[in-house]
Amino acid sequence: MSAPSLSTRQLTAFVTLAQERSFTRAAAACHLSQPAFSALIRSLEDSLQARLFDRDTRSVQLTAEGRLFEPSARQLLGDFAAAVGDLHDHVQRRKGRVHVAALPSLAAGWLPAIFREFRATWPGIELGLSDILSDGCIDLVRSGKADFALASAGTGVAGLSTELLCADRFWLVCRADHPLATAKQPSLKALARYPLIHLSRNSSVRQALDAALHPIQAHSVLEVDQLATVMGMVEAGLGISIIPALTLFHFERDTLVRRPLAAPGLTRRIYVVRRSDSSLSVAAQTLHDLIVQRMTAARLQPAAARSLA
Amino acid sequence: MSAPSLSTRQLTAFVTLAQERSFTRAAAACHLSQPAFSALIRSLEDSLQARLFDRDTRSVQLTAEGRLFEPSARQLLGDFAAAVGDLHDHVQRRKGRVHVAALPSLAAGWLPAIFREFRATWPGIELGLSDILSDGCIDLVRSGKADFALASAGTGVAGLSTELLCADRFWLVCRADHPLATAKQPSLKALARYPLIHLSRNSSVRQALDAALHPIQAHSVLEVDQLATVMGMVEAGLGISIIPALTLFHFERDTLVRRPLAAPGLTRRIYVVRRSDSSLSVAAQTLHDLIVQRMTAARLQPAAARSLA
DNA sequence: CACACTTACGATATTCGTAAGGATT
DNA sequence: AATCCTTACGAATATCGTAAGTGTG
Repeated sequence: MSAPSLSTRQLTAFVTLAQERSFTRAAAACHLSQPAFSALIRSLEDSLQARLFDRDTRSVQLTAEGRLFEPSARQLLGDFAAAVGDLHDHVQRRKGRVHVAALPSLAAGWLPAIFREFRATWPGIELGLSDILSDGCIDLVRSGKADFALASAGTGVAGLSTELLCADRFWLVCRADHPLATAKQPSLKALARYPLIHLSRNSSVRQALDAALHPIQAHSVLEVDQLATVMGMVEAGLGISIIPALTLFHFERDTLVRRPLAAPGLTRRIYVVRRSDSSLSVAAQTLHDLIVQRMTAARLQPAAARSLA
Repeated sequence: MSAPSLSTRQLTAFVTLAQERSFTRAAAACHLSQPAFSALIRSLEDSLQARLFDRDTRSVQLTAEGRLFEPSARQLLGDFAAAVGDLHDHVQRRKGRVHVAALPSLAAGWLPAIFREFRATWPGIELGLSDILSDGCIDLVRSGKADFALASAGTGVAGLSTELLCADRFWLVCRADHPLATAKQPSLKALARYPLIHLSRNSSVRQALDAALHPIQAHSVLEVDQLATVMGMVEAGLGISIIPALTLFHFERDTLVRRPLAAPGLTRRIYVVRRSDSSLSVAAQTLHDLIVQRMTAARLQPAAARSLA
């Protein structure tokens, strides 16, 4: 009743012998001595409890049972090769799928170049990106829909592990004709006097900013949801804004200036968040490593240089 | 590129571990010590060149690659079991098909009881019977459409082997009111004076009879194709006939008498004919053996007793 | 007697189970 | 400390290749 132990070697030997109709030739084709090959066929027949070949000294022929089994054996070997081949394709990153969840501020400005590079290197890997707020990112990772997330929160959630990706410094953005435009590194105190355009409170950028500014009372004039809107408002002269370096690309216009703030602790921390109970797939690990590597490389250069590149 | 050697033991170990998520429990389920089981999983991972499990001391989880491979592994094991099970069904005669070619004179009278017995013992085996003349029987065997034949010819045909099944003695049949009806064992000479109903010359019965009678010139009155017609003609009083013992059932009527001929060499020989290059399937061999066995048993009794049974 | 498969046999590899090791809770 | 997987290692098993055996045309 219990399934006998069979190996692909036995099946390969079987179909080779069925095709060659000669132990000597089939043994050579399998890189075995003829007696060893003979024993291999015998072991298969013993396992199956069925005589598969009529071997006369003069001819080797499949028995009726052997003829019955041959198509199955070929099919099984083919399925085997397909399954193993598919696995190899994934391990060698010719196939696969990676889904990343990332804050919108990262998804628009910083990730595209990474994705382009990844896609050029591994064209067979499908990419997915959920550009949503931090809580949504965490949920996607926890539920397994995303391989990992680039988000601000995530520390202390059971089953997830976090790794600091970068501390994203805050920058001032204002109109080129604004009084602050002349300061190379404006101080926080200097900013406090001017109307500030905020992102809404459920944004991770805003949360990080509030936490960083904490003792200081900002002069808030407007809250919006999208960084692109912040840019429009600033350009229209409604106020200034404070935004992380990685979102500066929204503000790269001649009418605006961007200045790193003098307070070095004024950062939002971005983490790589992933499930702690399961390793990343080969493809996901590759993308993860690329993200970390490119981020590390970027930090070695002045942030301004990158944002203006 | 070359396919790695995998065994069903490895696949079974894999799916067991994937299900149990514990080396200790999975090893027990596979009747192996835990270290041996661990080595088995390792050997599979080495063969596939892919890590299939994340094993922490506290938890065992499939990797992304393992999750990819699991359905394939289950499918492969299922296909394996199905193929082996099907083979076993055939070897153990729960499934199969046997096709016999047999002379019409055997197919109608002697074979039905054999087939009934075979079918009662092996209800899963499909039976096929071609009740045709000897040449057609030989062709079916040579082409592989029939497993073996019960026929008169077949000796000396390349690629076929023949085995004598029986020497079928010729009997006289005549009306009960015929002069010959009183003789217990009429001689050939006595018969020669009466009109004889013949089968047509392409019948093996006729050929055997002609060969056996050779020096004697029979007094032929009529040739027909079917033994049933011979019976009708004899019963109608057109003549007598000489037919093999195994066809006597056609003539079992009160109006007729049947007498064994005094010439013991007057027989038609019936052979089992089969391909010499290939053994019989298990099912065909079983039917073959049954046929030989029942024929041998029948020969130990008086032929008359059988024909009248 | 030549050819092809099987058997015999010593050598090498693999696989096993027991026991010790290491890491985590 | 307890649990679970891995490593270590000697023993049992399996498999290999060479060489001799066997049977058939």
